[in-house]
Amino acid sequence: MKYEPKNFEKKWQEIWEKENAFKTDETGAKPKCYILDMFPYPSGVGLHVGHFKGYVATDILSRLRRMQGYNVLHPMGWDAFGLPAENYAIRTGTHPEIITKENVKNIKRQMKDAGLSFDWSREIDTTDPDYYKWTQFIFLKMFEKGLAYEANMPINWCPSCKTGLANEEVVNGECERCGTPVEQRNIRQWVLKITKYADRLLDDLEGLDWPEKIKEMQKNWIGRSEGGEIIFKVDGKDVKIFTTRPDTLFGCTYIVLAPENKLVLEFKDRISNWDEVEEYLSKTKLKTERERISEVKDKTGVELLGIKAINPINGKEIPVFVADYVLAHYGTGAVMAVPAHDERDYEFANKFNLEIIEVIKGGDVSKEAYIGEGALINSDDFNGLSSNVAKERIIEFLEEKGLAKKQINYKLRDWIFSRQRYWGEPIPLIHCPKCGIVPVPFRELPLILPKVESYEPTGTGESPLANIDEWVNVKCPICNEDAKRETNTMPQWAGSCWYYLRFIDPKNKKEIVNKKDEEHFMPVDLYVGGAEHAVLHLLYARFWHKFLYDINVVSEKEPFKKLRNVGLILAGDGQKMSKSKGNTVSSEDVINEYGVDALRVYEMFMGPFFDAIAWNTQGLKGVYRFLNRLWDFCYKCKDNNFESSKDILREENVLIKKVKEDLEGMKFNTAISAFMEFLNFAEEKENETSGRTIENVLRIFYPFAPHMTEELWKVFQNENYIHEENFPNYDEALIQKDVMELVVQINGKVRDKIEVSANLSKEELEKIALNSEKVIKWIEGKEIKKMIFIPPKLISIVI
RNA sequence: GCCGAAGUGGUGAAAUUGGCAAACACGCAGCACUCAAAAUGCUGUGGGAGCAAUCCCUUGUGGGUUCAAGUCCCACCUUCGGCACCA
Repeated sequence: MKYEPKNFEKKWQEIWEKENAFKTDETGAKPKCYILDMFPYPSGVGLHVGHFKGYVATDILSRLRRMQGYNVLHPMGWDAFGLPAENYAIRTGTHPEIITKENVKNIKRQMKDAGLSFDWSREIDTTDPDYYKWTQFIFLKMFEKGLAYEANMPINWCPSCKTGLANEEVVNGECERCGTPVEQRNIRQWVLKITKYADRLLDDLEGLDWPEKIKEMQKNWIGRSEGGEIIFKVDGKDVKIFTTRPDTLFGCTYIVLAPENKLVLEFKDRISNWDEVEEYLSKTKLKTERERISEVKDKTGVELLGIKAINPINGKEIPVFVADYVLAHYGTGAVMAVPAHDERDYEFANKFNLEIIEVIKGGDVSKEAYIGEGALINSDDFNGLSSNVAKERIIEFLEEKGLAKKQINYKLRDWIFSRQRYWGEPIPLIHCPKCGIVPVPFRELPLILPKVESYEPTGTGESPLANIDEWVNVKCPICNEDAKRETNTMPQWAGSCWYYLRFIDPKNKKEIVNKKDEEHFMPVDLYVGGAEHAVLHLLYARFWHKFLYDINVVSEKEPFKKLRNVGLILAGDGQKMSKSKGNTVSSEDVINEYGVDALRVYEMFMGPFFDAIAWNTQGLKGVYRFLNRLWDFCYKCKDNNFESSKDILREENVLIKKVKEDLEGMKFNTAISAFMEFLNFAEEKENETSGRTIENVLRIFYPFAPHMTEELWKVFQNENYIHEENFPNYDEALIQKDVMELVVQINGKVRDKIEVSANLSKEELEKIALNSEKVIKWIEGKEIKKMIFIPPKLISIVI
């Protein structure tokens, strides 16, 4: 029989489905294993070969764990709210729900064609009212606990998407989705207090088995800095500043307020050059985030003439500036400037001819700012102290006078949570003129997203929902007077913040997730997806999870115990695969020509799982050749009704060990090369290879190539299915060789390799080494200084 | 600028964590099969010297530690990711 994957791959997919082969047990007798993929947005263009890499990896591990006796939870669903479907709706007038349903159907078929072993009975869709009922529920719980608040503040606004954005969605001053430069706008927003969780989000990273890179990115994003808040008196008013370097306070020669800082207006009457100041303020207002970033090197600002600040440490009068290099949204929106020890202040001071006082020894402040730490100088009583000590002492000293306190600041800002768009979860709140903001009662959830005439964003700060009078106008649930619904919707990220919980108990009508099952299945044992969500989804989901922990819905502090990032499959030209570039490789084409198993094995063999590697059809053909050879070899040996030779038995056990270990480390590429090595070795020993050896090889190859191995298993006339088999164990004793190669090095260079029996003692081996002709040639007439024996098989001679 | 990861054949890469560098595969060359091609199989394939056995060189660059370095240490170069006026 020839290897013809077309003849049986579909068949096996149908059998698995019929047999419910991958259904997760409801009972908890077996140990659990939760293996999760980041669920996709059901895009209209479907999946290409690149999308499968992560899914194949988790599929392999899920199949492995099932063989190892685990109750595996391996589900799939759809993160289906989002802009593409909405933009399509705007263009065509088709409701996003319709196009989303079609896309889901298509991608689900593609996944099934790829033989992925999901438990489809747990499929979820974030746009399903039965699902988003609970997204709304969690939001209301947050509202109840004061974690969701309404704010009128300047936020990032995308003029093209016509919606506000979260900080995390702005990349280099541009909208993450469409690349349009982001503007600042004052818009009424719903905001989630993620900052309240900053410390826990930071501290709990410690115990996670995640890529260091991702943890580092989250740490940087949260950006905790410890320092102090110090009060400068200005014209009788307190100006608070935040600094991480209180030790440099004696070097502070001016202070700077951010243009947006409200204090500037409070000083208006005392400022003699108000016209100039006002002009500067309006100029900065017009600048985009982008322009401000690009002007980093050229500092601008205006002194507020007529007022002075008092440096609290020495009572000195110093000038006050307003300058846009100080950010309104970080700290207090005001800084103390120490030009001698801060690059930005140094630059600014030079431009405006301000005093530079060195207070930390260690650099040459006539040339550049010295930002390192060191001993204090020019600092009165604090002279000679080290920065570290002085930081504490100076704050303590001022604290007694009520002029300072210790303070911790974060770069992380609260999460702008409302979107002025249509295709998202409606925020279940009601604005009542009498009662204020009133939550929609829980029993009325889900608050269904109504049909609209036009999906076009309004640009007014309200979503298209605002145009539906009969939906917007409601009675207040408390006083029953006329009230209006909140018309903003939730952002794309809302549904994915807790979906991993719903897979555990997807049909529960009464609660988010059944507590007992949650305790059984959580946390996620392995979470696989792209690195692009490092600070978006992964930070948001951790935040929600911690909240759910606080309200006793979940029992673990962290949702994802182990995270691994799948490396991209690039197009043959080394570029990212994308429909618009026309360089995608269709999985359908590959499956038609070479079969699913070849696609799976090739994607795992390409290179390290975590690396980005370019697609190469020749490589795929190589894998296909290998599958053919393995297939033929299995046929040849299947009826060999004898014990395998010692050599074969050894290689068989070496293979089992290697594959098991490599799978644990997700080193799929070397696991597959081990199969190839085994076949290269065994092919010549066809009549030494027993049918029993072949069965074991099939068992361990099953997770990689499930269709082919199921088929061969049946050919062997086994009564059961291979997916019901156990993963075989190896016997360490059988791995030992009785002959081995002794390597002899002289002065670090390999000079001879000698076949020796494996059970010789150190002394015997040394004797053999010294008697070797080649070795004698090198050591003749030389003095042997040292002989080092490295078990089991290396001797190093120093002459 | 700061943080992080990485530099190994023509290509994707491997190397039990300090112990035979280049496993496995792709590609290429030669041969076999074929009228021919494809497919398949066999042989060879880091560089240099030699008929040969054999020897020398080689993991971005330069230095160091060690009997032994792709792996550890120091300096530098390059590439890719992330952050970026965060006080």
